[in-house]
Amino acid sequence: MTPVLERNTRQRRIIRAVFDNADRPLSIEEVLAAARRGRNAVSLSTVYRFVRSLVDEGTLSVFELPGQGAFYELAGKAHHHHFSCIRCGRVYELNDCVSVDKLTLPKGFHAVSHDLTVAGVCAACNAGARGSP
Amino acid sequence: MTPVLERNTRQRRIIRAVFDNADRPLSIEEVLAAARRGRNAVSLSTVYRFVRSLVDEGTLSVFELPGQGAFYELAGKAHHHHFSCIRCGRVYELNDCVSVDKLTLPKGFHAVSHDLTVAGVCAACNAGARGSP
DNA sequence: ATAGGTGCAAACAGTTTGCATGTAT
DNA sequence: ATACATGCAAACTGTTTGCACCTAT
Repeated sequence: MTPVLERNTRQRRIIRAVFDNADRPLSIEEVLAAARRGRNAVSLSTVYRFVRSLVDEGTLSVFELPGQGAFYELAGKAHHHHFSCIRCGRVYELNDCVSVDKLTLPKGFHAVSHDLTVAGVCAACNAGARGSP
Repeated sequence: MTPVLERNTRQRRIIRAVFDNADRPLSIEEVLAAARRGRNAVSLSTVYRFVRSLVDEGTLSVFELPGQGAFYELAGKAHHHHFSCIRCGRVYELNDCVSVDKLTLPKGFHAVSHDLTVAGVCAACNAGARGSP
């Protein structure tokens, strides 16, 4: 059941802040890790639960990357796609939406949406020799 | 360890036949279901194991669809993308590869590969009123 | 005071693995 | 005869859920 009144708890403040400060989509583990930095952290189930409710209320949007699970970002942005760094695992937004519309589907098929993910090496990994996130 | 000599068992014949007769990529569950039709079926772990070894030896290729897990198809085809039917859940190949190359990446980013999935309603579902696979 | 939220541990689904048994060679 | 494959059940991973306790309102 959706609560009548939402509460502003320490954990929720932390999680909201994580997304407000993020410049890229985050996985649950990344949210958890970012939250942990503030000491007196947040439990894994709370992250799952609150992130899900933010998605349900429309504050966040989710997408899944092939083999990498779900990522979350602030909702309301224009249609865009994602870049996944094969070196550090971070995911970034691409503001360019290639017009995939010209794609020809077999007869009788009707497209509703499309998802594009580009994989490669991100700027940070290309520059520094630093390997992990 | 990779065996010195591979054996031609009943189960392996069945699983190979499933892929030879398939006209679209299959999930593990679909392979299992197709194999079951032949009575005296194949166990789930055998499907996982043998499919994996077919991938390792290069006979099959795998890809993962966002939120739908892994799909397997005969390897060696030209670069292509996939269509996922939101009604029946079946996945199809698209032979058309949109030139995504023109996509502009942020400075310092380097693309290695891209994945495109189109979701929509397939011909079978558009035609008949039949709902499931 | 009380509805709502949190944390833990148990439950789950999907996938992998160890081991005793079965079988193609 | 023996190495290899199978099936089952147990282990694992990622995610969800039930419940007793805690806390913002």
